[in-house]
Amino acid sequence: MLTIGKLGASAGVKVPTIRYYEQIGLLPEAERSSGNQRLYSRKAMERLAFIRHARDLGFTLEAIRDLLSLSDKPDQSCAAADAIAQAQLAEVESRLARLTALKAELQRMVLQCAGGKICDCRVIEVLGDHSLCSTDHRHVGEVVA
Amino acid sequence: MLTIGKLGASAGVKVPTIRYYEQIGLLPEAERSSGNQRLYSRKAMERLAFIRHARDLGFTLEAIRDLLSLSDKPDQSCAAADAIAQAQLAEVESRLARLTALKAELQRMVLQCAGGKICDCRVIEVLGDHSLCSTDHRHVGEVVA
DNA sequence: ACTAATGTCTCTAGCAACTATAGCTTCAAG
DNA sequence: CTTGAAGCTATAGTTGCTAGAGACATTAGT
Repeated sequence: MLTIGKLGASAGVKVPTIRYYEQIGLLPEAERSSGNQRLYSRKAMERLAFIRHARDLGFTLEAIRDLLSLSDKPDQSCAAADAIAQAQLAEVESRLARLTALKAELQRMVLQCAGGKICDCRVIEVLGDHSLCSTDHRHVGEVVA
Repeated sequence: MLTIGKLGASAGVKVPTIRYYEQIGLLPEAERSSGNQRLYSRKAMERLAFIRHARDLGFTLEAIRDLLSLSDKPDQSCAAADAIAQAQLAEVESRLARLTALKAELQRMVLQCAGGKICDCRVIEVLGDHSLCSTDHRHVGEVVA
């Protein structure tokens, strides 16, 4: 059995994050030692590693909650899990497209800055006037940030 | 002079967001009508459009705050504005690289799903075992999301 | 056995950048 | 003149944590 600190170290998750996951019901309530400290089994570690890995891949905690409950029912079809992964892939692809457009616009902006005074600065000017842009990147930043 | 609703419509910003920007000091306190409603000049509209555009490009409100204060001082060097834009470009490029790695991993995962039962599902399996991954995408999702 | 240094506990509050709700007042159109 | 839309304030919620305070537990060194 591992203490919360060891568990966190071995899964690469910070201690408060583990407690947070327990609080929101993503991890089951841990056993406690005689001194009221949390103790974790290997199974708990695997579950945490799963969460960690899915977070690394950009899945939301809600999606992970669904994936976990699916992984607890090995006999069901994996269509649902596949759908979640496909949705995540689509999300990532959409962000990629948006970010690529942003990158082009930012590059244009930065390249045009001749290093003079603010009043001549293309960075400021472009920000103030969307029509100076080459691509249509409206409503993009919020999705990307 | 525009009401807050007209201003929002013309700049593509929701009304509560405008009030929020005022609250955090990104927009100056608006004039008020006799009935205590906010009224905006064209100048305010330009400022809001600037903010909107910078948000679209992914700048944080803090960066925008800096850019706005720079744009109010037309005689200074634009080095600072350029630096902010360059930093944003670097951030976008870094996110692009991470997202590209994520996309590859997700594609691999989804492609391997043969559509059977959960217990055979590669999606679930890969999530549970990082060593099945081809790329090193650790600590990536959090930055991208 | 004692002490000091960690580690852990609970609880609360904070971060970005909004969004939503409630309950009220004001304005514009018919 | 009335009604419905738009505006007002204030508060709380969202996501996924992170930071802090103050108290108890455990472990390492002497």
